[in-house]
Amino acid sequence: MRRFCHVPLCRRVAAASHGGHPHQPPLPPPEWIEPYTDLSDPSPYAASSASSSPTPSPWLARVVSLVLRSPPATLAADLRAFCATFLLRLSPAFVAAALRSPHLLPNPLPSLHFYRSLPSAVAADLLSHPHHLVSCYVSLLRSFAHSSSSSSREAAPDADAAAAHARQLVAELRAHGDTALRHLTPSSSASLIRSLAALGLAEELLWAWKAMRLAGVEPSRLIYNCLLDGLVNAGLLDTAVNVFDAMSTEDQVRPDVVSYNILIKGYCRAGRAHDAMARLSEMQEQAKLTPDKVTYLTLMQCHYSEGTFPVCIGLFQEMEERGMGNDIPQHAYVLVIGALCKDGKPFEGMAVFERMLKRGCAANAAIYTALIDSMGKFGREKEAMAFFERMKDSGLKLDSVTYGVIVNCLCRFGKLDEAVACFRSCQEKGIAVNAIFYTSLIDGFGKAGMVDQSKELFEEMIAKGFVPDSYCYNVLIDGLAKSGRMDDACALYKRMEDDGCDQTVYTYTILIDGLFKEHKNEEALKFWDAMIDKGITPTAAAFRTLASGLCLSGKFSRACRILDELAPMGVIPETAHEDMINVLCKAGRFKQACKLADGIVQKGREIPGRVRTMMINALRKAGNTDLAVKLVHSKIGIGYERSGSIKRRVKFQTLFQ
DNA sequence: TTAGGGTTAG
Repeated sequence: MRRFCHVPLCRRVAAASHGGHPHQPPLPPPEWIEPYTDLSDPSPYAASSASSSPTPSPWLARVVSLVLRSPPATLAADLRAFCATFLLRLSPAFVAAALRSPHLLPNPLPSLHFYRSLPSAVAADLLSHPHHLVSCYVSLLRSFAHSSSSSSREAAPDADAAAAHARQLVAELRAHGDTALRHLTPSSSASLIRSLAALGLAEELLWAWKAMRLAGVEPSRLIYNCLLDGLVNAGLLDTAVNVFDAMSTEDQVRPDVVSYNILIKGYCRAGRAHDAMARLSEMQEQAKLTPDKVTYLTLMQCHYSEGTFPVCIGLFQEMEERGMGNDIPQHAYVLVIGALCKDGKPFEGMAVFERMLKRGCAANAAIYTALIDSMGKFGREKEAMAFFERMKDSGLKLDSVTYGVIVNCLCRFGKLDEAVACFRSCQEKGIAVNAIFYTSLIDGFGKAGMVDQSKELFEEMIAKGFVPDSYCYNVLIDGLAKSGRMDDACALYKRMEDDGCDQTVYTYTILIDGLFKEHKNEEALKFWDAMIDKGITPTAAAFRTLASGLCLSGKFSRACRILDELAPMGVIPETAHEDMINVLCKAGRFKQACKLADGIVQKGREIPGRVRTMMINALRKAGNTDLAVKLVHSKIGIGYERSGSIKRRVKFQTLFQ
């Protein structure tokens, strides 16, 4: 028969302090200690309600504190000594309760050491009490999951180490077999699945799901959602969709807003923004659920990262229209203002900013920085600097990103002395400058034609240990090219290669532009070919540069040939045809532009109506209103003429007849 | 239980 330890803590502590006395009578055998004081507490003043949680034994706190205090190397010995001193034996329920304690939860490694350091007798007792054994493992896994999800603590293992420990624990738990796992309860299965989901252990997660079903636990919607989240976080989107579909067939666990939010997150992470948006409609129209701030924030973040700013902005407007105004999280403002700024609408961004303040939501450095940057790009020097002053007044901390934007703005406004002064003062103030600061300055001096200063800054940057990236090389190459120093520019192109920095479509565009301006057409074409050979996809701007250079030097058909070569490679810059027509019109070569337009239509590369609109716009842009008007009032491009019995489309070249 | 910043080039 087990004997439980009911001796009050104070008396046992007093007894222990006299241990070792030569005349002390022989000690009684150790007594089991249980985690909670007996329900038949003799004190009439103890919490009496049957539903209240049991009073923890004072030993619980002492053991937990010992676990947290002892170094791993001595924990086993310290535990033995502790039990010997107080004549205690830890019961399986006690061990399980200690591991469940809120003090051990944030400390997975001490918890694990505790479990590993249990005296062999205690470990053996646990084996014969599978309910407590399972509870120990569930608590340990919860602790590792907690440490990997909460912000990094010094004592906590990193995410990989936590996952490795967790994998080992699951392996041990599995080794105990199905008999032990039958003791999984609804709450312990929920905890297990949540932990494994948070740790991103997909295989273990699916095993736990099966173990739970084996134990006869009916999954709740919460458990389903945890499983969904774990699958999505592990990148198993297809499996998650299957689970989601399975939920949809059961009334009890029909997907709720959280289920939809998790699935939407999955699509967003897989780069399937379109499917994510389809689920947004589905949840409203079929499931009759109302999207919440998490739904909107997930989708806004997705579209912001993908650069589909108008959709991001539209989602925000939907939030406002739904009257969620007072519950819009700050991060939604960061995203919508950022999107408006990047979409070239800084003043609309400003309006949202004021609305945000009115609603009582505070601004942060990201919002100010995005607005300042956008005002600068829009050439609104006064507004940008006034907003910077406002940011300073707001008391927000100015960090290197904000200063990076300020230096960039000053460079853009041609205030190079002020830009350098700001940059140097950052260095003095201990604000970490980086390659971006240098890139802005190099660009600023290059654009001002002071390319020697650019080169000096470039060398200073390297001397300070910053590695120039392609952005940085490109602005310097651009500066050199704009100053007509093509030899230096080409030398830097070589240096990029030697330094292991990849040339980009920008690098080639800058060089091609510079070489055409120097009338070195063949060299420019060589760079174009080198770019194609490297597998770099030309952008619309790159092709425009090439076409412009060729057309202006009278090599109109060469440009057309290159455009035709791009087609079989599957690369046709979207606006290539438009760009070519524009370039030719701008150069006054309207007849050639019309010939090209006919060729494009004949080859079925464009819709005739669209080409016609392009021509009209290009003529207007080039200042040739007469021809534009003539084209508007003609059937050219879209109409047909009879030539005998055959109907023929009216050609663009008839404009000149 | 679900979401979470801003800066550099033709």
